[in-house]
Amino acid sequence: MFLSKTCAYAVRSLLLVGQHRLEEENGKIGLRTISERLEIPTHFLGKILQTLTKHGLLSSAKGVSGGFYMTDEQLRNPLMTVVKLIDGSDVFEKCGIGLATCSEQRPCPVHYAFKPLREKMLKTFESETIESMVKSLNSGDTFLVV
Amino acid sequence: MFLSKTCAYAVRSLLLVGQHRLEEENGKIGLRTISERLEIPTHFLGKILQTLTKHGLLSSAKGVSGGFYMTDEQLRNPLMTVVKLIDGSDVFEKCGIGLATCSEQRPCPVHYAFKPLREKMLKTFESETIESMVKSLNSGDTFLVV
DNA sequence: CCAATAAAAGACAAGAAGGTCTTTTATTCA
DNA sequence: TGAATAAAAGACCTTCTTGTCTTTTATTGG
Repeated sequence: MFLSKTCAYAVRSLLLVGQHRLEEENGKIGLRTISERLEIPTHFLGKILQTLTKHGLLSSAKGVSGGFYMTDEQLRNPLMTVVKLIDGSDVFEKCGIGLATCSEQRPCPVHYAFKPLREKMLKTFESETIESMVKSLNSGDTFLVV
Repeated sequence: MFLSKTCAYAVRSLLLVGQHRLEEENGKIGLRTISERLEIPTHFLGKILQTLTKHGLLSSAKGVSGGFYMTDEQLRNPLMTVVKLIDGSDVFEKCGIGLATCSEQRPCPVHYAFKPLREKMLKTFESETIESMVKSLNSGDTFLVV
């Protein structure tokens, strides 16, 4: 995968919460439910969702009838935002074979081959949003759970 | 990076050995020299080169005037062979968000967005060979060391 | 207003990746 | 032929990612 396990968990969770929102207005969904539906270790997922919430990609409410939910604005976040938050920007910026000196002026042997790949990746990650993916889920074109 | 640190070390080493071969016919290069020129921890690199040698991507000779070298055939290996050996094929095959059930018939929400990315990656990794990259090094178009 | 609920937070443990050090094996050439 | 050389091999350590468990804090509805 391009993404770490943690990041994949984050994306899947945002998709599930996003999907839940479009189903029932203002409906919140709890940590346990998410972890069970997505088969992700509960407590580990807790931390990930904490991170997402702390950085504004997800909303949460404590206490009775609390849980996680997303605003319209949050639904419009591109995949990029999640990846940069969880995995960082190394995959988009760092030299493909780890050379500190690699640059446009002094490219490494994989530089030019990797460049279009990176650009395509960047474009994809910026154009795909939680919302666009949730729509493909709701239209039955794609699937998140069994 | 798409590649693990270990894999990047492997690629850089193959490039250096390949370059060395084109410079002086049948010239071998020692582990210590490689690790110093590429600034890679010596003993760690030793294991990586062992793996490459054991799987036929690199040749070695023990004893006095021994070292690592590459045959013409080895020079023609594509990047793909190295990546598959060291990192495995997950990046080319596994679902982008880690769904075991994801397939062409039952795609996940990132499936179609990632597909062209993967295909481009595959093509790139298969067409770039050690030899083609060594040539770009020798022509001064790209750089491996400071 | 308090008991139940659910997220936040923190400590800790397992596993994988990356890195170090020492010993063994094979080779050469003086 | 044996001393020097260099890769192979193995034991071990460190760091990072992933995963588990417990305690704390905030909220709400009866």
